[in-house]
Amino acid sequence: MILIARMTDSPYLQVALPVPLRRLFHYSLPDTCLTAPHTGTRVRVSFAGRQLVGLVMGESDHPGVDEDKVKAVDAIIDAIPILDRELLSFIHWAADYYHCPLGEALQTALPVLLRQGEDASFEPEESCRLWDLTPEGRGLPETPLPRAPKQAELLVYLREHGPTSWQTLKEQGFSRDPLKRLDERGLIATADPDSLDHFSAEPPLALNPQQARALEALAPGKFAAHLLDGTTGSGKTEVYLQAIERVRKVTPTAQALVLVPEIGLTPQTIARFRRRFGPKIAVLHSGLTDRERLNNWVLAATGRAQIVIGTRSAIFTPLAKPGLIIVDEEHDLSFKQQEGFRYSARDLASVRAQRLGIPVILGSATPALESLHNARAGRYHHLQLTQRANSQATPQIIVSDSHDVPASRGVTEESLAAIGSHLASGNQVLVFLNRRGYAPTLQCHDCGTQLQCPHCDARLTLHHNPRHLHCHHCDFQRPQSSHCEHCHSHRLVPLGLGTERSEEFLKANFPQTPVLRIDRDTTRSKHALERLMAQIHSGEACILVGTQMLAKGHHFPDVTLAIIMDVDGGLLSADFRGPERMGQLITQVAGRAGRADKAGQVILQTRNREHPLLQLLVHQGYGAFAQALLSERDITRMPPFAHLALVRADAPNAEIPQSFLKQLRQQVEAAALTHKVQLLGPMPALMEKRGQRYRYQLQAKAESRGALHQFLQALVSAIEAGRWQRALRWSLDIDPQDMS
DNA sequence: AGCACGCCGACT
DNA sequence: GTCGGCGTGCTC
Repeated sequence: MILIARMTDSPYLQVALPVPLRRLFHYSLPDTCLTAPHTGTRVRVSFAGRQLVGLVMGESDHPGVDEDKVKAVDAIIDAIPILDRELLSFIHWAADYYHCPLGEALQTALPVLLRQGEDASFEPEESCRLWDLTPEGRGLPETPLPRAPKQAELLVYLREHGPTSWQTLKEQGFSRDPLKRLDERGLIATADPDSLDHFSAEPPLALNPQQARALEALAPGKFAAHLLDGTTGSGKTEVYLQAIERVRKVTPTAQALVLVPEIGLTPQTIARFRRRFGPKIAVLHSGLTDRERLNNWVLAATGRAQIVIGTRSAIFTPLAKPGLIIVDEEHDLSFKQQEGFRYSARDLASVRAQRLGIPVILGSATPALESLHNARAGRYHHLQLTQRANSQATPQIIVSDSHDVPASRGVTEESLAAIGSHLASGNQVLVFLNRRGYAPTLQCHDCGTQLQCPHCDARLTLHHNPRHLHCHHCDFQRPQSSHCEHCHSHRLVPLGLGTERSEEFLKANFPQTPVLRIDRDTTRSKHALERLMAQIHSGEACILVGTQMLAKGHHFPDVTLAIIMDVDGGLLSADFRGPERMGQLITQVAGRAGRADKAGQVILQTRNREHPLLQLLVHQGYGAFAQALLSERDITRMPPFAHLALVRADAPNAEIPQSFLKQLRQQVEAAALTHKVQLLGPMPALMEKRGQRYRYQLQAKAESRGALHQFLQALVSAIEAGRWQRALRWSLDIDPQDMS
């Protein structure tokens, strides 16, 4: 055997580790190792007395620290890098943009099992043969096999989750029996994903001229950002599907990455993609087990998945042959991670597409102001779909004055009458109220004291079923007391209105009609939401009372009346994005009311019926409303006309974050001046005390993104150089979406 | 972040 | 005499 010299003459590896430290660490190669592992390879190393899994980021000649401090790598995990150069440098870019330590960013980007050092098995192991639907199984209706519920459940699971191992199915509570039956009936089979090639694809729908024009604008193989601005029901999904087909026609191996909001990844969505594209789809959402997630990740990385559908973190999926990125409901808040690595998957989608030289489509019926601004500035192609596909009439919007409506009932006379008449015609009614529980608080009739959460600056919400008091901010719970803590009076009255109370009132008024409440409390148990949805889809007349959950994702074909109970909360919110969010909500809810044969109605309950923004939205629609908000943002120099960053700090007492931010501001004042950055604060967060901690923030605003970025670099160095108390927690939020 | 090292109070 | 509280300092 011939000994070859080490291929590299750089003796040190630079390794990124999952620690909140903004630097790489140097390790030497073990003597047994001839060639240095490539960038993107995982290694096992000892670090501060423990074993960590790190990622090789490069080589270097000098360790930058005392050579005797440098340890050798304990083991090289991967034979082949698990992240290719494109993805690695993209994550690097993102970590840099969001000022997040690289090690942490990499950690959020990788599936859990890979973080833990598990084998990145690029071949599905024999032990986990994958079960999947056969073409016959796929051809079954949405609710299959009514006589065999267990088998039906299994079929639906496979439809949603894709090829799954028996191991996982067992974990999900399925037993051997229904699996065997389905196998015998030829509805499912074990298979290697590659062999499931031919199936009968559902044919594409005919496009209307607007859809066709939108599709024409898409040029495969080069970067361009498209804002697909289409009313609910205008057929955005069909454009997505045909856009994918168009890209794959040019490059048959091309993959599409489809990002959807957290609740958008419904069985219906996945089923639709599967019907059109067959089994070669990888799905990545929070409902998967770690093993399923890794399997789907591998399918994407190896190119065996033609389409990858996932929520926020799927933007970091490796793609063998990327061809197109789609972000559905791009305005949705869930694309922004709210802790740790605070990235926006929507914004990163454009960045990744640009780096890859492929098109990106951002779709929404209510685009974010940022996106509309980009479209107006010519950075995005603005593709508009205004025709509803099935020539369904646009719903009628009615503003109803609620200023003298007692909280115990919540709905106005006008709303009540409308509910009655829509139910009488056998239709369904949706009542939207973004507050769960019975009432937002319990108040003493005699002294006016309201029950406060002991840990937060918030009132305790009264719940009736089960009866208790609950803080929705820190999860504190206690039994309902019978008397006032302050004056011991026994006259405690619920104040305000939540979904439970609304449900009670509506049940009392419409005793013949089922009232279904849909909020986090009624959908907590495993299949509760599915059961409720099944009842709704039976089409029987009923009233749906619920929170946010009702407004997103699900489609309710039999709802002809939607009532939004409290429009004012959003319209007059302290967060500058409040009106934008409310406009989006109203438009989205309105889009779900009405059917082909009957125009829907939407009632907006407000105490400010003359509010100019509300009038604008009602009479001229979301486009004009958004335009007005944009002019307002322009005048006040707020996003998207300026760029924001928020330094948040919290600690068990108010002085620590306050003095930290005050000192920090002093330290960076000069840098702010040179970079033309405006500082605001320190100021208390909208809810100053939350979960036993006092929260403060410092806002930085700049007209130029680049200048803000440079300033923040100086700010982060100042924080890192300082010696702050351990009790202090701080974080930096770039392009914050939620100012609280 | 997590884990060592270090220096003061109540237990066998 | 020791076990263990958590303050502070460092991690290739």
